[in-house]
Amino acid sequence: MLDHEYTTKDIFRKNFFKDWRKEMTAEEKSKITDLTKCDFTEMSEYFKAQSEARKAMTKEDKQKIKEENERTLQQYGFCIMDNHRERIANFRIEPPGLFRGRGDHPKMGMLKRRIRPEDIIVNCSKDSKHPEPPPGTRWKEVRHDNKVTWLVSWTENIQGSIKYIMLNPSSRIKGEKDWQKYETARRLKKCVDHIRNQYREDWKSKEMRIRQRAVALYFIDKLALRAGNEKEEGETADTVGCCSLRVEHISLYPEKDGQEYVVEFDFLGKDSIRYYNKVPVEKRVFKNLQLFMENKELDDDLFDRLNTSILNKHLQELMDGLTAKVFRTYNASITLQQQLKELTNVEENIPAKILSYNRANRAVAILCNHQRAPPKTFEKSMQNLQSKIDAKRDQLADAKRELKISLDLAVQRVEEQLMKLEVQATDREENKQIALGTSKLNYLDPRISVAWCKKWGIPVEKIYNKTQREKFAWAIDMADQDFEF
DNA sequence: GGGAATACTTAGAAAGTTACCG
DNA sequence: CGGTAACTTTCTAAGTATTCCC
Repeated sequence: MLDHEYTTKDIFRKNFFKDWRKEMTAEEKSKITDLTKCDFTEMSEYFKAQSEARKAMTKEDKQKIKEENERTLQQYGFCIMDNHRERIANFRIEPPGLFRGRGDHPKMGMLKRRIRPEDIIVNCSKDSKHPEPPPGTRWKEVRHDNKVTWLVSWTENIQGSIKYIMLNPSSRIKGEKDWQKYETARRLKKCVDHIRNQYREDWKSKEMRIRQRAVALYFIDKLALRAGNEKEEGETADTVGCCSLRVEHISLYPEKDGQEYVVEFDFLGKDSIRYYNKVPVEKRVFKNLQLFMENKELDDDLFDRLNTSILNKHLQELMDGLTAKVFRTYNASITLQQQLKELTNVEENIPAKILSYNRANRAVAILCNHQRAPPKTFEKSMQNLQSKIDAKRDQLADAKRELKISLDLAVQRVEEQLMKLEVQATDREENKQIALGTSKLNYLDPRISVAWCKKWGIPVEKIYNKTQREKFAWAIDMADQDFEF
């Protein structure tokens, strides 16, 4: 990890050294007392050399390794569930290493210990054959619980939480659950107006807890914020969601940039991704927020009478199966559908339509705040693309000059190529810091995309790659071009 | 009602593979 | 055909939500 930024961080070094010392012999312990005096370059060089050697392998050797991997996959990567052979998602045990938390994680650098057969619980049906533990060892337990979906579990030593081996998204059990998730979101569509009216009423409630609940729900609905469970202090990075927002995370402006009642959000959410947004809100919301913030310190909870369990109990009463996260699914999917309707232009060719699709997808990613670090090579690759475009322009000009006699197919072809490149450039620029994958995989009802493809004669392969088609097989089967979310 | 345990979904980074261009 | 950029897969952390127990 020597080349990684992690190793420059104090907490990382401190945690690592502390755990390392626990593993040392008495002799080592007395000798190795200062991390700054430790030189790991020899080890580092060794691993770099290994990686170089791997790259330099002959085609044949690479092929052999590929075949070996395939055999491993066939042997360990599948199980039989309800008489179907299903792909397992993560069938390899997590190797030992140094814990890499996201953001300012207090435990980064701690030693993640090796998992042994004695740590492993196997879950399977009574009459089934399951993998035997390595010779001379035994599993912690073999149980037969058919109320859960996991095949294997163990307890991890950093947070003390349980890790699971489960099935691949292409499996029946995951697919059905996914479908169900979108059906719940579609039921929300039918009653969302009523729920919105309800929380608007509740902004006026005499009870503080109800006002807080109603304002929080408004944020979850309007801004697609996450619920915001409480977290144990000092165990994880300091991040928040809606219910766990603190006074320090918002600023109120009665007037800003020509707009009234502006709320400025600035906090770290899941994975320590920053959420920054300035939104005009309704006057009642604004006044309520002022009230919630009265006589509070910066690090006090904004919604001190509310948590996710109270909120979800309330939601459950409004609609069967309704929880805070359903709003994210609902708003993401409905946004995609609306955007596709708005942006798709009948006249345009397939690449242009796909650009429209990506833009609709992007609108959702922005709503859900799905960000990525700009690719390290972004500027350079943008420049390269630009020079390609310039070259193509020249080529087109030449072609037109030379062939002005007739409307030539060659000219048309070059024009198309140029247009394709320009579309590509726009798409890439707009996508610099936006991650589309998460919303595509987890928030957008795939039937919307499938219907859109069928309607405009666009091959589904242009939208979903092989893995995604496997995950969304149920939707590809199910949706016709008239599907409405 | 509250905290801990449990099971599941969602998330971005990194590694690995493929496609494309000169 | 080799280098690189784009795309895909893997990895596992970090959330949400429910259940269990007192």
